[in-house]
Amino acid sequence: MAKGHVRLADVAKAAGVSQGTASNVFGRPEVVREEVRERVLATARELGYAGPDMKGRLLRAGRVNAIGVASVEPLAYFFEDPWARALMTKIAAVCDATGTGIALVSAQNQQKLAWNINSALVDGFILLCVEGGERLVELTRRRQLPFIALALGGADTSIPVIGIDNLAGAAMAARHLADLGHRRFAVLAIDQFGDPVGATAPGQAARSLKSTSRDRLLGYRQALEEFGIEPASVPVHGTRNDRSSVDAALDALFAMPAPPTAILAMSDRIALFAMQWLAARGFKVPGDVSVIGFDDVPEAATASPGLTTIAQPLDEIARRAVSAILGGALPDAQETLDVTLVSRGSTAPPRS
Amino acid sequence: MAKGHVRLADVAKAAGVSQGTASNVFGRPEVVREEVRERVLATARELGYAGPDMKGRLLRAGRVNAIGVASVEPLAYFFEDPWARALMTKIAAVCDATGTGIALVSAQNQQKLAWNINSALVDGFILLCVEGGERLVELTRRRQLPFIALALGGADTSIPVIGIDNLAGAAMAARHLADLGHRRFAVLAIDQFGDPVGATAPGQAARSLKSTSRDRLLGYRQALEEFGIEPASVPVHGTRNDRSSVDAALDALFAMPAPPTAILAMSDRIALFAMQWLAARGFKVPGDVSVIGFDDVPEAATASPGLTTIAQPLDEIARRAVSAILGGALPDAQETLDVTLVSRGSTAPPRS
DNA sequence: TCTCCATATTGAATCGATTCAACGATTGGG
DNA sequence: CCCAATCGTTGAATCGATTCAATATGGAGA
Repeated sequence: MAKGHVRLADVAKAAGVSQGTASNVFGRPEVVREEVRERVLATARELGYAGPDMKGRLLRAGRVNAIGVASVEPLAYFFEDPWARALMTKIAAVCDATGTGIALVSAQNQQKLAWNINSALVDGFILLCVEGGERLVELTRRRQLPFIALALGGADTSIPVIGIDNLAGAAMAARHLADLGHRRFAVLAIDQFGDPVGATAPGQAARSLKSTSRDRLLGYRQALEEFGIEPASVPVHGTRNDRSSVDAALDALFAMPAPPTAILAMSDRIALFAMQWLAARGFKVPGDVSVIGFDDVPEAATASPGLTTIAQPLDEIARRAVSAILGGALPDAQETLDVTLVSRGSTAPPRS
Repeated sequence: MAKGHVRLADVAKAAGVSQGTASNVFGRPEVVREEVRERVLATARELGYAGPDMKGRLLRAGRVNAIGVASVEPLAYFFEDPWARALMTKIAAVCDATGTGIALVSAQNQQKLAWNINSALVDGFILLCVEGGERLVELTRRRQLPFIALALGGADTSIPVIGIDNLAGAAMAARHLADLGHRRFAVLAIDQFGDPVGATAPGQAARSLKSTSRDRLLGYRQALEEFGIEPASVPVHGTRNDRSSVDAALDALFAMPAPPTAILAMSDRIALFAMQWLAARGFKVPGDVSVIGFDDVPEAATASPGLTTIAQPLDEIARRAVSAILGGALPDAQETLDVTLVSRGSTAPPRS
């Protein structure tokens, strides 16, 4: 007690019972006689015992009851990026329901990342935005805890992944617009990892580092070809998923002689920036230009007009990811979930 | 090793060194001879040892290197509410810099809350939105870890709190509008905890449960009185900080014979909803109606027009809160930080 | 050759709890 | 009145690492 810190053993001794009994008083009250229980609790209160310390308990139990969500982006990413937020909201809901804690893991530099991954007190990891983050996967694997990657499209099939069918989703988006009658398209791509921002040569884009981007682009092209539209005739502009690069892309696009009537954006974030750019320039959406996004983040529904987009089954993704970690039942291979088209106000037939 | 789990002790035995040395190989490599170090590392690799397990390490070390952020709201709150997000972003940045982890703590019901608070593996807690959450404070205090409450205005001075000067901030907001020439005001209040939503009698509002709301209201009134405006003449509408209740309040306000020319919103969220309502009804902001918010969330800057608001020093709040927990140097009493007026496009002199 | 010192390694204690086989006390039945 | 079953309690082992006083080793200086 001189330690300033009261341990279970102190309480046990003071109450004149064994440590085992004291432990039972807190962990399995029903097994100890009421009289003794009362006495121990009274002693505990008297001594100012704060209850069993998790550090000891967990060492014994082996499980922490928390999952780590890791990303190569800075920690703030979890609270700023719409997709990450939407996903975290769902994950949070699942965790809430199962009484599981969430620990956020990230780092500014590679060295700290390693340390943070290794020192996180969790039962497993969910990895976000893992493209180009081979190192994150590698570090996590070394930790030898269950983990599952989200939105990874890498070739390494030894990594458990829950992904979505980017190709089919993108095709769905393009087909939707082509069905409406559009023939002049432009693609606003996501390219975060060093690919040149700006107009991209057809061949180059297909070699994009990020398989998410690549698949979506392939999907767009595949669907457009069904309508006889040459891939080479569809300009693809890389963006950094931020306002300035989207603005730059649109500046270039609408300086062309025959600007597009339909914009295929690889993320809702890009699509929303694009809609703002268009509104500021006096273009009507969907009257002059139709815009379709990807992800279906909450903002897509509240924007005006509402953004037509491809919805990811975030609920399902979150549920599967969390239960995979908690249940230890990692999917054998890569799981791919289906996406759906959500039609809102941002798409319509082109001005005839 | 039959356990399927390799421990440090196993590695030590296999490498033919003492456990102490093996521990040093990982924790303080410089202290062990290179030759031995190599051998131990090789053995570790061979056995598939994943590195020192945090559970053991932390038991010994006593500190977890993570802080818990707790709230009575559901977990999703951290990712949805603009103020919470803005704050979390700052906290995340501070934690990033110091290599500290973040654990989110919340719960659907009181019972789970207790369990989650008690079982969170953290060195201390930051409590969010603690008004009305006496139970959260009580639970946290029982845990006997350092904690600090944010945005609490309760009377209990034994609770360490970092707060802001709501009264001065509100006064600043009202004075700003009055200086511009406005004389017809309305207040959109935050009242989440059971206070009647809708028009509020003057006396009743002052008795609001939430001291944040109360102080802001007091501040508004105090400043307006300096300009000879009767508190009783300023309608106060409670809202639930969501769109529908804000819409309802505005419906009522603008059905009055002489609607306000200036709106004092107790949060940016409310203010932004109000601006959307006004835009939808054809009112020009700031031409017809001026709007001022409170908090200065990121959205305030990107809205159009930009929202004039009272900025909380979130950086400072986050920095102090985190270092208070980590350094164990809790402020003696309640700390109150100053706020500043950020003038953007949503306020202007009234139409003459 | 012997002493002294610096450096590397060992072994045991420790952190704070849980668990479980074994033991002691009651109670009911025969 | 004895035996068995029941229930509560004990004591020691365990979880996986870190730490530190004590010891072993090797080299330099006298």
